[in-house]
Amino acid sequence: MQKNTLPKTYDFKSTEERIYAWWEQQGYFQPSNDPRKPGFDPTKKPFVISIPPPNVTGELHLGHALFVAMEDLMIRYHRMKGVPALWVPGTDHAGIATQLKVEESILRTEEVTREEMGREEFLKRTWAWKEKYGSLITQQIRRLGASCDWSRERFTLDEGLSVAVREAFVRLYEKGLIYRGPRLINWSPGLRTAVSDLEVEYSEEEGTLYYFKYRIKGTDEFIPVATTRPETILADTAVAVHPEDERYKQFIGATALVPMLDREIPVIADDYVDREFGTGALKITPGHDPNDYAIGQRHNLPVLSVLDEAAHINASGGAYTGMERFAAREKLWGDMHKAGLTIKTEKRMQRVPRSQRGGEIIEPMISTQWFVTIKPLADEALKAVDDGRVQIVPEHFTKVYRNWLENIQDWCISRQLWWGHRIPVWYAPDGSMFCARTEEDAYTAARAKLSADVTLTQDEDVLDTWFSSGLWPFSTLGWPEKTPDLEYFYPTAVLETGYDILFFWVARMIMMGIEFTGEAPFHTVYLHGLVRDEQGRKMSKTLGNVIDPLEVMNEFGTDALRFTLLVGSTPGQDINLSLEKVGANRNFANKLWNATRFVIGALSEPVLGNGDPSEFDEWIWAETKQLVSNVERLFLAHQYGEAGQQIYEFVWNKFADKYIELAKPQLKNGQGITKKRLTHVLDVSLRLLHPFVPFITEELWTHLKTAAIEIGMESSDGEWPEALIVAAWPQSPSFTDRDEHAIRTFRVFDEVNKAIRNFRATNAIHPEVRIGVLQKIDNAELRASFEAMRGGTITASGIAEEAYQIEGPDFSVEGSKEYFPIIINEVETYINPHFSGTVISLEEKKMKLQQELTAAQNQVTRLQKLLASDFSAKAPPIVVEKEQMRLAGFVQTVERLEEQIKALR
RNA sequence: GGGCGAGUAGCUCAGUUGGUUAGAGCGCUUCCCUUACAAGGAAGAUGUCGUAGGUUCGAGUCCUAUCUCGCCCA
Repeated sequence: MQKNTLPKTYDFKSTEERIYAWWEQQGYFQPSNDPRKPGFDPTKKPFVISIPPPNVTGELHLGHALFVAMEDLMIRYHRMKGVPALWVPGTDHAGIATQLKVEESILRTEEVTREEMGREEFLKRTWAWKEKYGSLITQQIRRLGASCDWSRERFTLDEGLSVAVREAFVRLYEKGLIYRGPRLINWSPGLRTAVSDLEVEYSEEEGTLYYFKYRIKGTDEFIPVATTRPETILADTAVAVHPEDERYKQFIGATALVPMLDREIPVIADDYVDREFGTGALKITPGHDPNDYAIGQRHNLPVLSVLDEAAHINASGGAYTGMERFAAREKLWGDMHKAGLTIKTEKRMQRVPRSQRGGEIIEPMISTQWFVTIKPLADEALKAVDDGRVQIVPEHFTKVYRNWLENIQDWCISRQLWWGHRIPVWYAPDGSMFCARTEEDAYTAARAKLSADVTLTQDEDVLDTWFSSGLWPFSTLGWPEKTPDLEYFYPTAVLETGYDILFFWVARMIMMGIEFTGEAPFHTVYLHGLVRDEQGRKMSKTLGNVIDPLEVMNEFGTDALRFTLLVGSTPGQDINLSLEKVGANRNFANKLWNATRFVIGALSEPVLGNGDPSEFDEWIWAETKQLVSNVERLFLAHQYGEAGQQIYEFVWNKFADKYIELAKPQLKNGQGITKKRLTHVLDVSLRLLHPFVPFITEELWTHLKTAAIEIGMESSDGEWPEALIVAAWPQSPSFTDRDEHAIRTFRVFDEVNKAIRNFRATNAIHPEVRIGVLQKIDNAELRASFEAMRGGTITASGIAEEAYQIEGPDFSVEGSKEYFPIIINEVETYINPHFSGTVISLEEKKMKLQQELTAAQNQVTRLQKLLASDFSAKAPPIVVEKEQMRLAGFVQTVERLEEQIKALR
């Protein structure tokens, strides 16, 4: 036997990089139908995904690994189906994150703050930083096998996308959907910028509830009030009580005195006040609390702000001016205590707003910011999902999406940062405002309106990073210009991302897509879950349970990681990742490797005769067909995990464990048909697996192709294209009666042999011992099948060839009493103790047979009862038929077992 | 307070138009380094599918209630 050329184990280290470079260099990542290339056909419908852009200075984590695996799977599947597939890659400038990194770096190395350095120089440094580290993440994404079209890579701050951002801003502004003004927003004192509602997380923490007295002017009386933030007392503009609260009713309309400041404020009535909470009376601070802000609006209360940008007490804070917020709290409370204004304090759980980045406590503050009037956009985005233009997978997230959009607040889009898209608005000295696409346009407008020598200054703020991300599906394709790419590839097909950014990003893309292009930016939103550790805990540096995908890939290979992330996970459900699982999938890769190694070995020998396909050849092909249709069905339903599981099960249990073993004796006779089946089934398996595990399948397929071509063997579909990545996806074939029959026959074969092996194992027969077997099969057709499967039975059950005998109804087993019988439906198998070397005692034999009889009888009873019930009348005929056949099988078993037991007497 | 998800083998999880004996990986027991693979093969044990009702010929799957855990929103 000529040895095959493959090494014994799959060495992914030497394979992955080489294959990736080859794919990319061959241009496979570019769409097969491309407006940039000759022969372009605009009528072919493409499949397009825009990558969720990772932070340009970020590093690869498992979240990236998951989305890359998912999206690459979808792209590769469509590419193999012959659909022009485009996956647009790119990165996001990540305003705060990047700016912070650079700030830290210059502070550490040069001991200068960004303010000392100045805006211009700082931005230069940030660009330099981006150039240095910006490609790291995309390199890491390449390692995952991502088949993105890198020739179309974009960055949110590049020139084209910046044009898009300004265009979007100006259009919204001109439509009256963008406004600027003082509003209560979430302020990050550490970063000194506004942050969006979504960037604030609320944590349950123990805090203190402070009870104190609000004196009523001109009396000795007071209203007791409780607060969690005493320092905001300085900005109170009212005390509110419930209109029907008997305790405080008489104070409504009176004047209260702000502690320590003696500022006069009204006592008002509002039924928002919860009489059960605290003292039942509420201090109202419209400048520092969203609920109070709303009450303030209702009652026309003045809005006082007592904190500055750093959350220090400002000039309105009397004696406390200049103090840091928490120091002021302590000092004020101390002073109030001395003044006899305090009542008590108590510990209490409360919701503390913390910055998603850094975790500092966020202050609601009044600040002049830019906002998008979101309602009209949100309404359109809701409609798009309601009427099915956009479908969310899994479906239940539709509710979450609705709920958020129905209760949406105007979006604060300005950030007091330097790294980002600067707001395209210029101010003249007289305060007039010019919103324009370029500075020149702004000047033109200003000169026309004011004077020729006007000097403009641009707004200092930049836009929220999500503003530019919201344009991503079309800005990356060239919008606002009507580029050929935009015309052909937009709208995109699927947006695949984690459910945690459904609001941040997905909803905003839909809103902006409809607003600016008139079309929803994609027809399907596929949401995946979060990757957690094996106990289901969120991965975090403090817990120390972070798994680095790069390390996993180094240890187990990219394919093992991808397969683990893709299989066994369900849409929208979190994934608990363990290294054991990755290891198991590495083993699968190795199984695939060795199965291929076997097939290639078989192909290296000369083909001796073709002949008809054996029962096993028929069976494996029937199974293959079934697998292909199942996978197709599951893919269409976005059940990628289940599809992967089925392929895994097929490859390992059916192809490798069963068919290959059965093919071995057939190959001894040089069966050409068996070689063909081995080749075709493996070919189909590799194609189906390719979107999951692209590297090993490409590598193996190339070897298979080479070996096959050498002996003139064609592929499963007659073609051996230049690479698996561009090979055709297996066609869903029709399933015939012959296939059905092959599968049924094999099931009997398998059960019989399993029972024989079970006998061997329970009787401790050494694997090398060949046993003697006699089979009596009354049914002529089945007997013929077993005759045909003779070689398989011998292999599967370890039978001595000369001691294997198949008989028909005329044969009497009377003389073979000492044999051990195994009854499976119509097949009676007798094991010859002389060959097995084991003699089973009569008693033992009786006991075992009796046990089996009881089990079979139970089944008969159960099925008879079932079939006698309404089941027969109401269940679909095919289901009833199945049960009837089962019953018939058990009846046969019972009859034969009874005969056996009788014969033993 | 509103909404969503989860609860299935010792552990981590699949199980999508309801089909009648519930699966996988890991772990466990016994045997085997058999000529593709010990990262392997063969055989095996393990489940009141959270609980209680209901619909149905039939429920892990649908409905109602309930418990526990998690997440999102206010």
